Amino acid sequence: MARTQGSHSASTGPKIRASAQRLFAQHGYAAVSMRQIAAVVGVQAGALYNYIPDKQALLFELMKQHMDDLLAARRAQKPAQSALAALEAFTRFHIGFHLDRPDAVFIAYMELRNLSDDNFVEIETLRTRYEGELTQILHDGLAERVFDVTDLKVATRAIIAMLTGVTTWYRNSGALSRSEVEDIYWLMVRNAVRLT
Amino acid sequence: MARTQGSHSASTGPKIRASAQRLFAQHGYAAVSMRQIAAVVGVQAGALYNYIPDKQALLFELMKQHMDDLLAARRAQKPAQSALAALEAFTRFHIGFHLDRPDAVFIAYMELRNLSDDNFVEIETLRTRYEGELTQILHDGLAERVFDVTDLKVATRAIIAMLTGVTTWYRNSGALSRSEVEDIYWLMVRNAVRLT
DNA sequence: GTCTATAATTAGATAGAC
DNA sequence: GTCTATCTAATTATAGAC
Repeated sequence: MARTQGSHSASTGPKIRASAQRLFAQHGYAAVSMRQIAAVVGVQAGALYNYIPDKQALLFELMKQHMDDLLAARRAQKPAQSALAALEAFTRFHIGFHLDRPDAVFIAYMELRNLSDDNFVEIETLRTRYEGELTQILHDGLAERVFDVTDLKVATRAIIAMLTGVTTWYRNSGALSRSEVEDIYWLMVRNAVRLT
Repeated sequence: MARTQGSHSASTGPKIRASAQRLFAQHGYAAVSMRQIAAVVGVQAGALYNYIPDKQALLFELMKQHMDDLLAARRAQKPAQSALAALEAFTRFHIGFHLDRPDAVFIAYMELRNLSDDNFVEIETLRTRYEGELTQILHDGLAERVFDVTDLKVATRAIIAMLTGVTTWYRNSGALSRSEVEDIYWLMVRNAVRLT
């Protein structure tokens, strides 16, 4: 089972993505060099190009994977029995998923402008699809006459912005547990849209 | 009133800040070069250094000015007669102020990590001071028994994230007028925190 | 105050040895 | 698959002429 000296192909690929994700989130895509990534991985810069065609593809791959994970995790949830239950499930899911992946979330929101045109369209399509999940819930709640929402799209964006904002301040080491945070946000979301 | 050839000192300084603000918002601080800024201003790159010591100072100046403007505009508002009225005034003020300055807002939220440590502390202090304005309103509303808020700080951040999110999608050319947008957000904010 | 020219460094990406 | 070496281009910032 001798291994070629300096060859670590099984681990290098994932390491590149993990290191790039960390560095992009910390310093920003444009501010991170291929040499920096290589240094964290533990290889020379040239070796990166055995795994990725260029820097742009690396960014796209990270964002694509994140959006695919998000949509897959959302689909894995069991259907709710009412619009109110669905909204609660969505709220708790969104907070939990995003708090689990602070780096990926940061990149997904901050580096959209650094995607090539084609890549941007693809990511934006996935993002819109995810937004649609919440819009559908609000739509159902209107039909059930349990929600009071002036504009479905605006409400969707307002709620998602509010929930995603949790990633900018929440720390696991802080005073609040995750479920406490979920409870607080859920109360606000519920009241924000519920028919009174 | 002869003017030195190639000298435009009265206009170059403001032009540099305006051009940098536009470019930083579009492409990101790290992705924009001094030559790009100079090209938009209409001078050579070296001329920029008559006005700013370095690129970092340019970013800081833009963010500092934005935060100073924000706090000054907020202070210029007349006091409200109740916590509910104060919350409505804050909501409409925040939306209007941010929609007026999409580039400055984008930079203020996206480029925090590109500030030097000292500069970051200074901007963060101003941001926290602004947040405190909303926290105070929520605090007063609790005392008046018109608000129901589990955690003042979390509610503050949730509301600000929701409101600031308007800048990511609102366009003047869109279907909704500004006051319609303000109305929609105000309804959601009010319901989110009001005692029921 | 702006220009041209340049110093010093760094960038993304590739070629070829092993 | 990784390394060393390198190409080409771009970067921030400065020096000195005008």
